[in-house]
Amino acid sequence: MLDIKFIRENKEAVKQNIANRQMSVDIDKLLDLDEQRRTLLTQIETLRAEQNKASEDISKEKHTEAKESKIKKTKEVKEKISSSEPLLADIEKEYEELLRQVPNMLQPGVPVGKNEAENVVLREVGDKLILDFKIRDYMEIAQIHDLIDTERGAKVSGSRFGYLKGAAAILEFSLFKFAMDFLTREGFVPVIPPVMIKSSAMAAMGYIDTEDDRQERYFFPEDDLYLVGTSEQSIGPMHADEIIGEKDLPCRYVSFSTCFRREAGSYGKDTKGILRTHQFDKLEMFSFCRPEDSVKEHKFFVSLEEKLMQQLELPYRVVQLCSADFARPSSSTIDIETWFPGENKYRETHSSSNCTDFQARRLNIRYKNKKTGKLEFVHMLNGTAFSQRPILAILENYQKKDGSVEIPEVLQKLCGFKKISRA
RNA sequence: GGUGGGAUGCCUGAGCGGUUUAAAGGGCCGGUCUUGAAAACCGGUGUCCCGAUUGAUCGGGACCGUGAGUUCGAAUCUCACUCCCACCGCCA
Repeated sequence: MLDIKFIRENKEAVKQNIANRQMSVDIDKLLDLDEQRRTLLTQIETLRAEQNKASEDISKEKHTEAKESKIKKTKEVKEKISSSEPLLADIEKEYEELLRQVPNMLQPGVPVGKNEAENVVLREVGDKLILDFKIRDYMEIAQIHDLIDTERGAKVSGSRFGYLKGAAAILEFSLFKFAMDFLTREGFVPVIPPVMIKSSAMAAMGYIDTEDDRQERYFFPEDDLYLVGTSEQSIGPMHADEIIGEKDLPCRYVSFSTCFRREAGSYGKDTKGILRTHQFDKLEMFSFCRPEDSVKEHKFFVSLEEKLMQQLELPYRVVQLCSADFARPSSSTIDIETWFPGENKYRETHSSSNCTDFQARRLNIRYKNKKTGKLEFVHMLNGTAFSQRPILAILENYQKKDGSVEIPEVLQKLCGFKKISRA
């Protein structure tokens, strides 16, 4: 959520920002509602001041008759207040609904574009394998070693579910353990969070503000609980309504969770395999930091992601997403796409966003600025350490002519084997 | 799931219709004293919203778990909900 004062003072910039993000929110209407709201609020508060004074006066009045007449008069003021209140409530409801839909301001330097085709590749790192045999995709390799079972996944749970088995299951634990250790050394606090969160928490994180948002989430109405799409949604609200000490910033977490997504808008996309499923595991980095540090922190996150990728020796490229291609809470998002030789394509495996104070404002997470002595909202960032997708990338990039798969060196010890080959 | 108790400021804790601008103690910050520290003493100690001057200011409103209600007036009374604690039941 943006600060309404900011919107009032930067009307044109906010409008341009919405246009750049290929969204539509009626800012003129929002400001009109804001105006109405403030006028009415002032009226009601003036009446309430009058009422408070009158009540005090009544408490001092000794004569019964005089008291009665004063009470009668005060009743009239009360009526006036209670007739205006529902109107204010209506205006506020509409106002808030609209305000919530305004996306975060873009960070300077974010390329303006109409769709993902206008994303900007910042750099490519690592050598793509040159293989002298017919390259298999990860599903073909999985079939050889019985690593992924989507047929039974469909039987038990429906489409876009799968079983990760055997060496692939071991590989997942090893991958996460490897990244967890690496990030713990960097000062991240390891967390295993709840994967079900209250609707208030989900709303504050900015992921159910529009109908499209809500369609993407799994929701249990009887319990008023949402399944998280990423543990970011569970870690952010952890410090809601708290004041974090400036000395404790940046406050960094590395969090493991299963993620649940309905994939509502992706019918027909990646239907084969488990690149896009309703349920997957992910290790996520999260940071609460001082506003002046968030740009630096964002770069730090990307640098950590790259270090992890380089240790796995997977070829990848770093992509700065253009204005139209990332979520409302983010001010800038940088993805890492890993090379999948079986598809002859880069595929998104990591995503890192600087959400500035957009989520902190609604979650009410602040810190005391020593210099100004004032309470200010923290900035919040999230980024992928690893998800399950890199496992698939390992299968494709480390495949051998005979169909076996070498294990990246850094994972060999953790896995307990160096190669996946036919038993 | 059942029964009982509870939720008040940074913390402990009093208040159970109008001298509450929320007692008292502790903590914290500032000051006096001191070579320095401690002790003692004095003063201060929230957040959010609206408006005016827009400087560190002033006026008004809201906030005692959350939401409704009763009343001229609610921390205080009524109802619902949430959470916490204890015991019982069940359980990885």
